[in-house]
Amino acid sequence: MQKYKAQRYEAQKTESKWREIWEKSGIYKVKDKIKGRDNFYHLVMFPYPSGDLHIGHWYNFAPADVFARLKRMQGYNVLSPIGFDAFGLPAENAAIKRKIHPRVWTMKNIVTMRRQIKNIGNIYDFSREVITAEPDYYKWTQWMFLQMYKAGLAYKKKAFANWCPKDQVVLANEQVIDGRCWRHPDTLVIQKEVEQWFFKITDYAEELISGLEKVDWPERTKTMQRNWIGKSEGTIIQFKILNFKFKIDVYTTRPDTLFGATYMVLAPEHPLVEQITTKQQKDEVRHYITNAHLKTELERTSLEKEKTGVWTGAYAVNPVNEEKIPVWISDYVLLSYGTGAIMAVPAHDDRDFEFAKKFSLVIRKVIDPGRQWPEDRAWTGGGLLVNSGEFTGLESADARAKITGRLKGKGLADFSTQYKLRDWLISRQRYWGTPIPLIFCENCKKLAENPKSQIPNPKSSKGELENPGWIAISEKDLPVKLPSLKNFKPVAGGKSPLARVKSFVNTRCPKCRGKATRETDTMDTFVDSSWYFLRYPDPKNKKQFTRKDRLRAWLPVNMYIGGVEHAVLHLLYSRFFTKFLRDAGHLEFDEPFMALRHQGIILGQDGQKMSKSRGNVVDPDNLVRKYGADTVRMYLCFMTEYAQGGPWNPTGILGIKRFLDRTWSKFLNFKISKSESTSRELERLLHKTIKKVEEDVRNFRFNTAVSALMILFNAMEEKESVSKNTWETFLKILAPFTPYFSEELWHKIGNKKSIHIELWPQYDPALIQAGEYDLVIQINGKTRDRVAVSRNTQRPEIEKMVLGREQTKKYIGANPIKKIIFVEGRLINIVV
RNA sequence: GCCCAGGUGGUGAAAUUGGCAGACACGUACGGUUCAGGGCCGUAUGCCGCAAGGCGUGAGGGUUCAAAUCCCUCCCUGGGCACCA
Repeated sequence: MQKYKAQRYEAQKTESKWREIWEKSGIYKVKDKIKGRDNFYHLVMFPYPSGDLHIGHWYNFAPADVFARLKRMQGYNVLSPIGFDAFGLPAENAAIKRKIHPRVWTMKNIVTMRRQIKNIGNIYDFSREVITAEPDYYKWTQWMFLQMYKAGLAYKKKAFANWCPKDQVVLANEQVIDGRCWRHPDTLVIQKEVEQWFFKITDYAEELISGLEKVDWPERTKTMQRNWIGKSEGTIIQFKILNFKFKIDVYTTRPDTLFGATYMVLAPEHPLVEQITTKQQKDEVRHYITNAHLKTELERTSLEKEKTGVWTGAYAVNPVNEEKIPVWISDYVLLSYGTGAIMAVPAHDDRDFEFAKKFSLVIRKVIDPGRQWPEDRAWTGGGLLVNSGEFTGLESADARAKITGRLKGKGLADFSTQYKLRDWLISRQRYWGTPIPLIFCENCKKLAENPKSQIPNPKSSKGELENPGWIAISEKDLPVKLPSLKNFKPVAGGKSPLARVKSFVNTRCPKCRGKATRETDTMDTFVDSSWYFLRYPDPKNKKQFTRKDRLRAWLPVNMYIGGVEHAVLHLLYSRFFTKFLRDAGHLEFDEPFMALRHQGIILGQDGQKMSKSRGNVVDPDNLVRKYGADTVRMYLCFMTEYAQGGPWNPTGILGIKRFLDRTWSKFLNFKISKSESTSRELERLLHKTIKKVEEDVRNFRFNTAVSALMILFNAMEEKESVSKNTWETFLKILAPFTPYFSEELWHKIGNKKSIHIELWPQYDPALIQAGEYDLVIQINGKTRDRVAVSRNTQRPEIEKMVLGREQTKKYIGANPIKKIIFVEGRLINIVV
């Protein structure tokens, strides 16, 4: 090997120099259209401005930028924007704790994080930055709300919320610690009904499932979304209630087990519970319901899973055999799913079985699994029907259709599709969020509810009055600005801090000019982030959320990259928004993100999730100061497979630092060979590496791409001299990983323009194919030898040559050859 | 409990998807250096064995000429969901 003087690359100086030059020259400014280039919208999930950038942000942003840069070099016009998801609870908490205004706290954090993000050296076009907490932005969030409202997709209803009885305020899940209020550890949190705004995402349940077919997303993410939406096909069956005129509907996916229904269970909140409960059972039932509401969701689940319930005293009649069965209530039945009532078949459902055993209810087998099954467990699979009257002997699947069909004929049942998905609760009783642009007018409500009224009021599809008394604020009066406040504590009675603002609460009705109040709730921050990707193409537009031609130029997003923790909520809400906006005529596509990739989660060195309270947060600034951004970027690519993540392991970073130092030293001491030809063997490796890096980055295999670059450099280092052309190609394929370093060497070798406007080098497939390969020789599947073989040697020739080899003969010995397996380009296996 | 990932050297990890297990790095050892060093360069490095050789991808079994990869049973780790009829 050629010896040369080792020299250290000085990252700090180089990086700040190029940062400045790039910013001045605006090489990362994106035009909406460039002739001869296709647009590519590359998006990373925008961060919440929590204070400092941590290593997890870097892990998201840096390898994603390698992908974006490679696309750019391949001739695409790449839009890679960044912004801040700036509303949310932590700002309010910080405000209360440190007495800074949430806006001041948030904007301070944004300034810090923007500077840190710039250090990474990504191709972000900062001129397109969006901040969801700015009136310029939330004006359009409010506009979106109004579109939903006008389309009948926003409505108000009561919903249970965590409630601190001491402060009389609604609590977020994270403010409930072990079932107690975070500020009053002696106070148990209860569930209380509060008026809330909802979006009817359930209207789109079916399309949210079918649309998944169209997108290139990880299969596990699609599965999670499907499970979340939870479509199931079953039957709704009516059960008569003894001594009452009405019937109660139950939903079941197993009508084939109807003969085994030995009791019925209602959710404690079921509206008919009150009516059917007998006098003797009244106290017990009331007690049970009160208790259920004292428990938070957390408590209910953290307690042991023993079933609880009480009998209402009433009986229902099984429509298929007129059998009288008792009606119970229990919190294992949920009001929000199906009909809020079930027929219980203890022999063939695990939960019903447990419940029946505890309360000594009848367990009757009606399905024969056709194999041995322990007595102490429910058989939940299919089989042949037994004890089922005329249906006995049928196969489960067949019986489902036949039993439903029979009851349907009598008007007692019907097929039904149900979803687990619930409507999206979007109102928050909080200050730091987008105000909901509505006014409530008591006078207009009375008019709307008066049947003689002349004013036509919107009705829902079920014929109910829609949001009577709620008036949408005119679009030209948007934004409804978030007033400045000093006190951010929620107002007792469950109201948002905005209820303290006089001008907000005392206003005029735009319709009747009478006294009215503004809605004081703000929106869930998931609303802000459900459409932000539509704003980047035209972030300063004052007339529209984005111009149509810019939407056409960029959307839908070609590649979306972010954490798997958003696999359901954010990604589902964004898809819902997109579909809604398409139906409202504002968009021409129906899926927002055509491709999606997740980065893994970087854990602390202790293997735990990074958090300030654990004290295991890795600060990237220290690393950047020590090694430079390029080293950190490349190390994050190299450390592990991108989607995998894992504990932070800093030990390997030296390997990357050495790689860059060695490249630097070799370069400064290099000889450019006069003749343009590098050795053929190096030339081949170079082309192989171009191909490998290209493919690996496309598949988000950044770690093996880096390794390929190292292998190439190790080979270059062996040479006395390397041609200028080879050096330049090497720098180009290195450039997406180490933008500063590559730029510096690119200029040192004599180029005047930036390496980052260069095109990706083309590899020569013929060159890669050519030459020899190592043929593996196996005897009985064990590798015994290998030999270099030319690519175009045919099988008979190879067999003859292999069998003639001493090494082969030795292992075969006197045994007769049974079989020879030959895999072209790979191995030969001789079976004896 | 259910669902989804995953388990490979001292460490992070590779393995063209059934075809050379451990690429590329880190660490370690020894040697070199125009050597303060946690610098740089070289050699070695899965385990057992002086060697020939044997054994090795969480454990056990199976399919195959050939298994980290496919199938069955079990164990462990991480993530998600919380009784969805």
